[in-house]
Amino acid sequence: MATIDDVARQAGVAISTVSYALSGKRKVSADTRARIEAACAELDYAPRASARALAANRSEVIAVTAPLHPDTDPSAHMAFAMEVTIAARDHDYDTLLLVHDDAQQGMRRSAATALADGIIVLDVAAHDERAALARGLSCPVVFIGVPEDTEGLVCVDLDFEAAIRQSIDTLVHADHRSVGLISQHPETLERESNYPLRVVHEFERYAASCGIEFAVTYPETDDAAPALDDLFARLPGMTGIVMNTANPVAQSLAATLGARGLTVPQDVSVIAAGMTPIMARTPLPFDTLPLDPRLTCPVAVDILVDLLEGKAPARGVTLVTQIYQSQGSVAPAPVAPPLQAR
Amino acid sequence: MATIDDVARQAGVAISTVSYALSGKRKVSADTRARIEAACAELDYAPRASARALAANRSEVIAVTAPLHPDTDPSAHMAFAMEVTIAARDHDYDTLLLVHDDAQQGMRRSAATALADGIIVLDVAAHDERAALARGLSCPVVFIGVPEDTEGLVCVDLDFEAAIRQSIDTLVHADHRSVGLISQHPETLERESNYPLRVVHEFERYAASCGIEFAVTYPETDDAAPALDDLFARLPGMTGIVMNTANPVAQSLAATLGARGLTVPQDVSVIAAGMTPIMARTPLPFDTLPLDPRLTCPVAVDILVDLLEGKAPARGVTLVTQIYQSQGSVAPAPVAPPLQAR
DNA sequence: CCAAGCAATCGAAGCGCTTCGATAACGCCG
DNA sequence: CGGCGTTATCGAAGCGCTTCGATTGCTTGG
Repeated sequence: MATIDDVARQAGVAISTVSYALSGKRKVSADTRARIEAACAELDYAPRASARALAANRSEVIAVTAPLHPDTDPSAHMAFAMEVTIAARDHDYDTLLLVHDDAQQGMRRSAATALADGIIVLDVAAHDERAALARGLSCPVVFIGVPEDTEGLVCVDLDFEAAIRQSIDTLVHADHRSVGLISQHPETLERESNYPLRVVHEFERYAASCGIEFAVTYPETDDAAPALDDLFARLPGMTGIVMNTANPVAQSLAATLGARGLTVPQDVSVIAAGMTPIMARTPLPFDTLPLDPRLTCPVAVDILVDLLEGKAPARGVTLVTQIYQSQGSVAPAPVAPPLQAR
Repeated sequence: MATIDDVARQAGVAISTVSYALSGKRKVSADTRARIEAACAELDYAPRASARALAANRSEVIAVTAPLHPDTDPSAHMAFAMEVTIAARDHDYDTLLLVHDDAQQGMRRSAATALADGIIVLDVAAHDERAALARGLSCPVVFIGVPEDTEGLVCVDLDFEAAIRQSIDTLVHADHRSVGLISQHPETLERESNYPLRVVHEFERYAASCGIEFAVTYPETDDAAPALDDLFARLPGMTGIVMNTANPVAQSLAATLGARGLTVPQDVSVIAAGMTPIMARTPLPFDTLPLDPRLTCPVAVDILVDLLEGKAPARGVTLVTQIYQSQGSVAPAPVAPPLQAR
C-alpha cells in the first residue's frame, strides 16, 4: 500500500504539494501536477481513509439509521437505504448502516466517535425517540419523514397535503361531487409516521373547502370490502375514491370493486396517494402519487451535505412534491351514481 | 469532545495507561482502572474512530456489497444486509453499505483506502465478477452464496443439496414413490446465483438413487398451473411435490391445487425447499426449508472476523444446514393416486 | 544486603494525512 | 537596480490514538 510519502518521493516533490495537488485546495503548476498524477497511477495510490479523517476531522461517511421494528416493510426500507447510499456517493460520501433495534445507541456512537460526519434518519415515527436525541447530538442529522415536534430538527418528506389536494382537484375537475378516502388501519395511525393523519386532516379540510361531499373510512383488516361498503353507506352517490392505505388493502380494493360489478373508471374513479410503489409487484391499475424514495432521499442527502460543508444553514422542514402518474383510473363522474344505476 | 489526553490528565496517569486500561492489552491495577473509568464517564469520552483506525491499522468496519440489479428482490436484500449488520455489531464492527451498480469500484475503494477491514459479498451470481476481484484484493472477502469457481474464495451458503435430500427423504418415508420438482424460471437459472441448478442436479441424482419416479419442471411465468399440469402429464401417479421456485409461483401453486380439487396433504404432499420466507406476507401453508439470512449471515461474519483477527485461516466453502419447518403439508401417500381417484 | 524478577506505569515514536506559515524564485515598476 | 507582489513549493506541526521498550518501585531468594 503506497502512502503519500511514496508518491511525493516518486514525483520529486514535498508531501504537502501532493496533498494540495490532489485536493485542489492550493494551486499547483501543470507539470508538477502531471508528475504527481503519474506517480499516483504508477504506485496505485489511494489515501488512507482513517489518516485523512483524522487530519481533516471529517470521515466522509454518513450514517443511516433504519431500525427494524416488526411492522416495517423491509423492501421499502432497503429502497430508502439504497437511495440514500446512491445519493451520498454522488457527493463522495459512504454510508454506514445502523439497523440495531436500539438505533439510539448507534446514533450516539457514530457521533461520539466521529465515525460519521452526519446522520440520516429513516422510517420516522410521529413520536420518535430519535428526535430528542438528534437535538443533543454534535453532528448534523436529517430526518426523512416528519415527527410530531420538529423544533430544531431538519426534515425532508413528501408533500402529502399537496398530493391530497391534487387528488381532490383531479376528481373535482372531472365533476366528482362525492369522494371517499380509504385511510390506514387504525393502529397504524397511532404507531407509524404521522403522515397518514396529516393526509386525513388535509382531505377533510380541502374537500370541505371545495364544497364536495366526503367521508373517511379506516379499514380494520387487509380486506377492503367493509371499508368500501362503509363509504357507500355514508355516501350513496360516491363516484370518486382516494386511497392512502396499505398495499394489500389497495390490492383487495381492486378485486372488491370488480366483485361489486363496479368498473374503474366508468363507475368509480380511483387515485392512490402516497403509497409505496415498491411493494406492488402486481402494479395497481390506479392513478398514483407514489411515495418514491428517489424523490426524498437525494434531497435529504443534499441538505445534509450542505450542512456538513457549511454551505447552507439548517433548513427546517422541506416538502417534496410527488409526481402524478396516470394509469387511466380517473374519468368524468357518471351522470347517475353507480349504485343507483343498477 | 474529550480526547484520551483529557482522560489521562483527569485520572492523573499517562496516555498509554488509559489506552491499556481501555483495551485490556496490558494489566492495569484495579484502582488506576477505576480512576480512569471514572474520568471517562465524567468526560463522556469516546475514542475517535479515525485516530484509532490510523494507529491500529484497522477500522472495525465491514463493507457489504449488495448491488442493485433489476431482478433482485429488495426485501430479501435488506434482510441480508440487516442480518450482516446485526452480526457484525456483535463483534463490535460497523457495516458500510456498498450498493452502487458498480460494486467493483466500491469494493476496490474500501480495500484501497482501508475504509473497511473486510468485505461481505451478497447476492452472489454463478459467474460473479466480484469473485475475480476478491482474489486480487488485499483484504479478506467472504461471499454469502457460492459462485461457479470458488478457487481461493471463502464462501458461506445454505446446504441446498442437503435440503433437497431431506425433502426427498421426508416424502419417501411417507411412502411417496413419485415426486415432482418445481424449479425456477428458465432465465433465472442462467442469470442468478447457481443454487437453483445445484438443487435440480441433486434432486435428480438423489431421487434416482432412492429408486423413486421423478420429474422436474421449469415454470415460464408466475402461474403454477402449466407447471403442475406438466408434472402430472409426466408423472400421472405423482403424490409429492418439492418446490424451489419464486414465491409468486408458490402462491399460485396453492391456489391451483385447490382449483384442481386437490387437497394438501391428503391428495398431494408439498415441501418448499430453499425459498425466502421474508417475501411471503401471506405465509405459505407448506412445509419449508427456508432460505433464512439468520442462518448464513452470522456464520459469514464469524468467519470474516476470525480472518480479520487472525484466529483462523480461510475456510473455503461452508454450508449451513437449513431447518425443517413443518406446517402439516406432508402426509402418507394416498393409496390411489390423486388424479385417478376422482 | 544485593541482584534478580516482576508488576505497573510512563515516554516517545510512529500511523498517514491536512494545513498553516515560511521560503524561494520570478517578473514588474519606479 | 532594489523593493514589492505573485506564484509555486516546502517544512513542520499537529490530528488522537496504539504500542514498544524503558523505568520505577517492590518483593524475593541466595
